[in-house]
Order: sequence, then structure tokens, then C-alpha cells
Amino acid sequence: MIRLAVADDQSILRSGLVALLRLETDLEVVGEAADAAAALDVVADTDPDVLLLDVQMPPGTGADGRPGPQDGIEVARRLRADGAARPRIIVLTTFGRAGYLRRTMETGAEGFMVKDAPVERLVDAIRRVQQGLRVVDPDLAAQSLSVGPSPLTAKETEVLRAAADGAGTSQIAATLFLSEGTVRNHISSAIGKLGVAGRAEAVRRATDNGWL
Amino acid sequence: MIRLAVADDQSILRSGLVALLRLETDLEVVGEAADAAAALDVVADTDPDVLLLDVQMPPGTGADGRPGPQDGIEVARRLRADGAARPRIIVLTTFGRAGYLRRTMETGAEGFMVKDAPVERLVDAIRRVQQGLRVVDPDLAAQSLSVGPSPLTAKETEVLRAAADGAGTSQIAATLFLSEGTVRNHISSAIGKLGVAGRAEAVRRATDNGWL
DNA sequence: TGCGGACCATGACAGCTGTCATGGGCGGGG
DNA sequence: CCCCGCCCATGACAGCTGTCATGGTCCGCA
Repeated sequence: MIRLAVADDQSILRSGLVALLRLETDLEVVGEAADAAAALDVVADTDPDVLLLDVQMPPGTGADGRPGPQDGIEVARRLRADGAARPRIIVLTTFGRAGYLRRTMETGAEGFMVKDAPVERLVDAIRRVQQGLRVVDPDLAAQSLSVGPSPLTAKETEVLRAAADGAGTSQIAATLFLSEGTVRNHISSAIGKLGVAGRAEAVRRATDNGWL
Repeated sequence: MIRLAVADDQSILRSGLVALLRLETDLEVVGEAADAAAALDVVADTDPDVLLLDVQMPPGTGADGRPGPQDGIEVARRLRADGAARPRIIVLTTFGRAGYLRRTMETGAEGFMVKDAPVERLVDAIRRVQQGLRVVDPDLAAQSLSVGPSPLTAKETEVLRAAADGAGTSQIAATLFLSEGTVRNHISSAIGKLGVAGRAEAVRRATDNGWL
């Protein structure tokens, strides 16, 4: 019997998913959570074998009253911070962004699935993960590979990452000890390579592809 | 027996929702669709009493090969275009944006629910809608009222709407027979009223609140 | 009648953005 | 060895954006 916990802020999806999982004779849902802080609590309380974790979730407030992690991937990171192997983690997401996949796998999570995958595939993933295997949604894995390595140079990446944190040109220049002109130039180059218009789109495209 | 059709691109949510609805003895799911074009087809094929419709859906390609409606609300509009009262329509959405609510209600749909509402509320809504009542998610309705009427003046709205269509300053000026300076000025005023930085955010805030 | 407050319109101004031309440093291939 | 290509750095330039000060019209109110 595989003991499961489900964390997702969309109540309808969560309830539906739980109903579906109950239909499987070897699965047992032992906990549910609607935000990131609650997800941590549920794991602490019920010690499930496998945790299904949505990426987009409100932080919520933990038992100590402080705000919880900002998203599901951050929850995974915290659960793995102490090196524990339990619970196995499968991250679910609506948007099949390669960046999510990369971030997720870096945390040490075992699985990554998009929500428009059929349920059988998810159930299958749960069983495989329980056996210690790693599972990645095939469609997304293919897309992730097709995205390929970053076309950005080192400095371009550095500058773009700073821009992603909301810093303006002058701030970036000060932080990286560059002229403002140089900063704009790296951004311009990145814009060209990414085939977008404007630094905002460049930042988005780069993060979407996990190139940050 | 209420005959239902469910249209949502997230396979997991759709399957889960169907599983939940089957638990209700007076509900019967007669059709499913994963994109907007398929939703129209399913309605034509099965003539359900009530249609559950996600807002965010890929257009898909219809039986005639042409692309379908851009989102769920557009599907609702088409179904109501000929004045027919069937099927009753409940629009589901992940994001409780007042703009969605407004657009939805203008199409003549009967219900509007956010996906983090509990399932009982959705089931309840289905039964009420079947009886000819209109149902709006209480939380969202409150929020929608609290948002209040638009603080924007007529010209500001006009200019912002044009900007939302992707037009640049000069294009807007030409379209509305204004000086470019005037256009920028209206936008600036709107930015001030909406308490945001930059025209992009202004457009987004205005659409989110249904002020376009 | 006069006055104040909205909405609208316009041009001037400063700030920021992206692109360009230019040049220095470094490593591989002829 | 020299040369070419790539990355990095810089300042100059044009274009666009948001704000401001100014002035016009219209309407309600004393």
C-alpha cells in the first residue's frame, strides 16, 4: 500500500485527484494540503511515501505564523534540505516549462508531470517513484531536450539574471561593476539571440527555458 | 437526471472532476472535451443539460479544420449567439478575475465558479443552474463588487483599450485622431489612478478588473 | 453672472532603452 | 607566426515613455 499526500490549491482538482487515486487498490491518500505551508505540515504529520506537489501554490502561513515557501518547488527543496529520502516527490504543473523541470530536478525530486497528462500516466509515475525510479513526463522531457543548451554567454546570463530580480540598468551596472552601456549591450545581445522584443520578454523567455 | 458535459484542457482535472460528478446520483456525464473546438462538437453531439467550461483552453481545430474559439468564454458566446437556452453554461476558472466574471456574464452564461471552490459548491451550482437560476461564486462576487466601478475616464478607457490590442503610441494616436502627446497623457493619468508603473501593468490591471 | 472643478488636448522636457560603431583581449587554425 | 572569430567593454546616438505645465471647453452651483 502506497501512502500518498496531495498538495494543490485548486480544491476541485485536489478532490478529483483524490477520488481517482482512491480507485486504485494499492494507493491510499493520507493527507491533503491547499498551500505550501500546509504541505510541509502534512508531510510532518502523516509521513507519506509519495507527495504530489503542485508548482503554483499560495505560500500560506505555517504553524509558527510565518509565511511558507513561495511555490511547490521550494517546498521540495526544503523537504530535501536535510538529505532525507522521504517522501518521494512528484511535482505537478499546469505549464510545461523547461525551467520548472530543471529547477525541480535540481531539488532532488523524483518526478515531474504536467497536468494535462492522462491520469494513468500519473498513477504509473507514482508506482515507479515508489520503487525508487525517477519519472519525467515524456512530452516535456522531449521539449526540454529540444530546447537545448543556453545560447547566452556568461555575462549575458549574469546580467539577465540580475534583471530578473527586478534590478534596473544602473543597479545591475553597480552590482556587476560594469558600465551602464555595457549592461544594456549584453541585454541587447541576449534580446537578439532570443528573438524577442524588450528586456522583459528576454527575461521571461530565458527563465521559461531554464537558462537563468 | 442532469446530463453534463465537461470541457477542460487539464486531463487530470477533467478526469477527477468526472469521477467526482459520477458519485452524485442525479448527475450523468455524457461528454468531455479538451479544447474549445471539441467543446462545441461535444455540445452538438450530445446536447447536454449543463456544460462545465474552463476559461483557459487551447483553441483546437474544429471538424472543418479551422481553429476554434480562443477561450471558454468565447465558446459560451458562440453557443448563445443563436439565442438558444441550451445548454446551461457554468464557466470555471483558476483565476478569480473580475474581468472574467464580467465577460462571462455578458455572454449569457448561467454560472461562474473558481476552481478552488469546494466541490459541493460546484455540484450545488449545477443543480441550481439546471433549475434556471444564475449562480456566481460568492467570494468572487464579493471581490467583484469591492473592485467597484472603473475610475478611468472615457478617453482613458478608450486609449487603454487600444493599447491592450498591442497598438503603439503612434498607432493609437492615428486611430483615435489624437496627438501622440495626448495619448501618452491619458495613459499617464490612467497609470496614476491605477497605482502601477508603466503602461503594460496599467493594461493588465484594467483588464483584470474588467474595466476595459 | 461669476467661479470652481471635471475632462480633454497639446507641446516641452527628462529619463530610460536598445542599437551601433569601435576597440581590447584571448584562443584555435592556417 | 599571424589572422580570424568570439567574448567583453565602452560611449554615442535615436527612439520611446511618462510627467509636467499650460490652456481650452463644459457643467454645476452660489
